[in-house]
Amino acid sequence: MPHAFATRDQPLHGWDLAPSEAVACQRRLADSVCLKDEFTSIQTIAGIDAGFEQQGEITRAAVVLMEYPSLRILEHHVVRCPTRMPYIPGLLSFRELPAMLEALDCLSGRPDLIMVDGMGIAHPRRLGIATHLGVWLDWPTIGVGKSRLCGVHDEVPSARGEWVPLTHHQETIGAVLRTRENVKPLYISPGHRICLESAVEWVMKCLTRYKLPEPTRQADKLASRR
DNA sequence: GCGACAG
DNA sequence: ATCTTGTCGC
Repeated sequence: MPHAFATRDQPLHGWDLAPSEAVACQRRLADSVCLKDEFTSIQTIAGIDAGFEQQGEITRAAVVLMEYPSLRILEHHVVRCPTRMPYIPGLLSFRELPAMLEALDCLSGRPDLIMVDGMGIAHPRRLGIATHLGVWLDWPTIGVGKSRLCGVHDEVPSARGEWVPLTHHQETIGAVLRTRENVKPLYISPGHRICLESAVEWVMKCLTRYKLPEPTRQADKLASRR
């Protein structure tokens, strides 16, 4: 059976970890993050997001595969899995990635780039959900967050496309990007195998008339539909 | 000690 | 994330 990604199995890279173990896992994985562009031509981009059912008992993950630059939807999949962990700020990936990986395995082709709902390196230990996914698959990812987890930033100019750096411990960890006028900005950060400037550039390239770039907007729509 | 805290 | 309707503004 053709899976877009091979599943990996490495020590201390599991999912069912106690909070302190998960934190240790993040510190360890953060060393292998690549913040340089490591991809060639982008012809397909995937958007991925998660939602919940039955008072949180079930995690629903949705993935949308889009053709670039047409932004036409080529495929979309939704999977449901038992929720294995509560939401703990800083440990989101351990709650949502297992279901997202199953959704990604439904894809017949491998996307050239993946946009994830949430943070990339804009995380206390530089391992937000987009980065965790990127390192796990060793594939280019971008974090597209709707609110701030950590870091500080100045006010963002109101024109579409303007952005200011998001910094944490004197380090630039992301961009606060105005994707629509008069609308709350997005928190963009590199996930893996991409630099900040390119991450912002690709988000801008996937923008139409909405606040969210199409890949995550479509995935959002599928993951939170009732 | 107190507050903040992706989805 | 989820519980939830209408309503103000571009």
